[in-house]
Amino acid sequence: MGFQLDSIPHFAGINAEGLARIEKAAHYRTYQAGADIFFEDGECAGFHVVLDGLVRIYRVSSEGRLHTLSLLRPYSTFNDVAAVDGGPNPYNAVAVTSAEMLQISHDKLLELMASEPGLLSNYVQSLARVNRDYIERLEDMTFRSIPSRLAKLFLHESTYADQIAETPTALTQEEIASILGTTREVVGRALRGLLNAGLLVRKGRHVYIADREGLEYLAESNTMPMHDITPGHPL
Amino acid sequence: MGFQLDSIPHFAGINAEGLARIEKAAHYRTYQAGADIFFEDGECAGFHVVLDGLVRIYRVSSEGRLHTLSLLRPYSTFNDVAAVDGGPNPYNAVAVTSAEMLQISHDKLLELMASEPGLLSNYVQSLARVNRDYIERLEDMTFRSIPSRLAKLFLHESTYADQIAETPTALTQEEIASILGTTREVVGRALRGLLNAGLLVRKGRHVYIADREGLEYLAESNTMPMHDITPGHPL
DNA sequence: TTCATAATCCAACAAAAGTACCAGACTCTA
DNA sequence: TAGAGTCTGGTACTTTTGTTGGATTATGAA
Repeated sequence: MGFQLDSIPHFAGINAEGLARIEKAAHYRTYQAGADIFFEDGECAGFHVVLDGLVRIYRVSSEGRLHTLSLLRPYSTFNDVAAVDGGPNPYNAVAVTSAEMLQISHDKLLELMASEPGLLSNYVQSLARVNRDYIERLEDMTFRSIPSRLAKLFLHESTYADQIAETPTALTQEEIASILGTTREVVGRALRGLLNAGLLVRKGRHVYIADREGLEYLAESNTMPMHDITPGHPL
Repeated sequence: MGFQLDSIPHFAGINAEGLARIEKAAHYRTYQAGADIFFEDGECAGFHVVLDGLVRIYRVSSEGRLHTLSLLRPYSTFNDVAAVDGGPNPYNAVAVTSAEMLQISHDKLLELMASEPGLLSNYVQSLARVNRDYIERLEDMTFRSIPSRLAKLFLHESTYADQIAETPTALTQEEIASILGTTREVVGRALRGLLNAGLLVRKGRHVYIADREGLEYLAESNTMPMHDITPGHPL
């Protein structure tokens, strides 16, 4: 195995013996690009660790719109919740690129937890962290306009797409839309707005941050920063 | 103490000795109606259990709009997340009515968890449950229109306001608005819409469900059910 | 009862987001 | 290098939500 199990927060501080048990309980799985890993409401798929590749966690609305909850790269974990309570998976997971995974079933996970108290308390901390993220996301959806969410995405990709692989500039508008929970056209509009306001600049095919403070203001307040038009500026 | 500690899921299955330790670690607190319990971003306020009264968990937008995450009555718990990771509180809490609380500090909670593995595993299950709820709420905010969210509120108060005290009909429009993450006027409009569509009926001051299936359809699909206008109906 | 406060109703307007559509530009493969 | 497919830019339109303001109706305390 080309990586250290205990580099994953869930398994931190666990002794060699425990790690060996974990490794024995885990299944190694590979997925082709585009392959489904599991479906929402499907039977509990257990605990997953991304070893290689990119994984999309998402849900789909009744109208067919796709909401990307996160894009995960190594060594993120997912489906912690179902893995621990044994209930149906709370979301869909798909391999965006070809990917390798470690998977531990609900039953084995409970066994491991019973014998490894360290694992249990790591798990609590991890769930708490995920929980905070969801509260944050929830407030973003309730309170923030789309330009504001977009600004936030540029400022810290991580909040929206934890452990994201590419920089935001490399994401397609479609991809951004599915992260922000809206449609491509709206993202395009918002993007133009930020460019016009001088918060972003386009260089060739890519977009860069031009005014970090302006973006922060927008992300905070939901309103475009007033451009103090440096009065009497030469040129 | 006029109630059983182990009627709280977190403390279920813990022996008398453990319960005694928990009771000793807990502080008993009372709040007047309207009194703040703790603030978001404030120093970790620890684990809370509602013993009596009604508690509002909420966040406030930069524009001052209020989002009620939940309304809790006995014997709900809150601030589980901060209590376990010791970080800042993720939301505000206020006593809606006069209320009694049990509170356990972060440090004491960790001590208890170390000595009571049962508590630790209960805690994991509880966090997982809360997590599922947040994912659900997140999708409601991303995908559902306000009439649809309103329909869902009428169908199962519990999803929106877990352990809510009153029936939805007893909530004011202002209160509903803060639960759905919108404004009072919009709720009023949506309410009228549901009345006109015959999904709800008004009897005196209160509103009742008239067409549960219609509400379910609306909650699912985001579109008003077509009223099959019973053709040639006498009268 | 009477007053003050809270809750509601309703209409008109403004702003934001969703939808539809089409034309270019780029990218990859055949 | 031709063509298919994807991505982007942009317009026009619809719907939904947010906002404002004024009038009406409870509710509860004095």
